[in-house]
Amino acid sequence: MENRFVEKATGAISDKYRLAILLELSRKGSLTSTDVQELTGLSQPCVSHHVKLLTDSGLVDSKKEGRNVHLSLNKTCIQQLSDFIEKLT
Amino acid sequence: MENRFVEKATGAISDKYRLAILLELSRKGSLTSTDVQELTGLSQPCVSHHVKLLTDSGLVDSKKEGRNVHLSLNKTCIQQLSDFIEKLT
DNA sequence: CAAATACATTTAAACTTTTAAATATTTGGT
DNA sequence: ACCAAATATTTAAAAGTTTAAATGTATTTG
Repeated sequence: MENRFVEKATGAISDKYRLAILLELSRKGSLTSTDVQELTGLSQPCVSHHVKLLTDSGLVDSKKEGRNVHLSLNKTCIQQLSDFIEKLT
Repeated sequence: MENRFVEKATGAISDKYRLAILLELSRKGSLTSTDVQELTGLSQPCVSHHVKLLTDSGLVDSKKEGRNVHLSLNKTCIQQLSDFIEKLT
């Protein structure tokens, strides 16, 4: 397990908007960037920036379909992070 | 589970020095602030600041004994964070 | 009680992150 | 081909974080 992954992934979670996105993805399974804009009330470029942090961290996958981006959780990656943290104990 | 806890705890982890402290605490069980200074090579005030972030987040406990501070992992808290992340999947 | 040790606080500079406005790109519908 | 919709990029300002120097506060030891 790479420390750099853990730093990026925890950094991606540690923001109220990004945490809200992760929780909503967990509830709904998938979201578009427009959904995220409605969810957070942030400007479109700002949403684009937060989404990029989430996808760059590996926690979120994005798939472009037509002009929409479909976001979903990368469950493997989330499980890896959870396991890493649990193993600290 | 409070989102604010998750934000603070993940924020506390998402730094190379603080992650190194957590890993060393995991290996060794406990450390003093002086140990952390040796581990990281950071200045004493800077160590004091990072240790404060870790203890404020709840992930690390500190107990003052004489003039030393003994740091240790709060395993309950770490387990709670791990569980929260796992439940996203 | 004086000196030394361990740690905390204050301050200020350097750096990073967050945000939105402006603009660009890509795709879909007419 | 044109227009609208969805998203990305660039830029710049505001806010937050990280760092160390200087200083402060307990606590132990001689």
